[in-house]
Amino acid sequence: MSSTPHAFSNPEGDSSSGFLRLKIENERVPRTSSPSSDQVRDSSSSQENQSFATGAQSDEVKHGKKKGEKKIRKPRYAFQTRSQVDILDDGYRWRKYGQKAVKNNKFPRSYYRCTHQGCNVKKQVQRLTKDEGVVVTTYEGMHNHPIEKATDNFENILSQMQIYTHF
DNA sequence: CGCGTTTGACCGGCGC
DNA sequence: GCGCCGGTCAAACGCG
Repeated sequence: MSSTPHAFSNPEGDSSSGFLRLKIENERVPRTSSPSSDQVRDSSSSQENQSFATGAQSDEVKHGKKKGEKKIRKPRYAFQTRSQVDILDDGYRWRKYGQKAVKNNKFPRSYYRCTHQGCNVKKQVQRLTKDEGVVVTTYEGMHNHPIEKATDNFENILSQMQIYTHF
């Protein structure tokens, strides 16, 4: 990769004025947390557990559906961040298109999609049951357009981190 | 008014 | 063949 696949940053090098800074806007308020049997194993847990997982998962996506296609794999980036809000503003505009409960998790998973035309980037946000402070954001696909927000986006950070999926 | 969120229904696949 | 499951769509609503 390296030629075109710019995961999050623009090779154009236009937006390079942002630094570390997650935008914490409004608090999303607790959802209906009904105390049920939610005991996950969740071993890592905790606090400084800030890690990112780069998985070039396949895309065959779902279980082997495509016939001729075999090289198109959809890059998937998972980020685990400690945040009090689910909404991490990365500079793009997202439209929520669904919300589903996750097994073994008290909190639902939110599905977002980039509102750009031609930009089919999807995003998933999930919060851990035990540690509500941990939010897992999964990005799928790449943007074909510049970031709307010229402010800080942690995408720059991401680019700095060299989060490239090694297929 | 435009647009993003919300929520239930629907869908394709897999497992049993 | 049916049920479960994760994911997506779509109509309605609310908000700016």
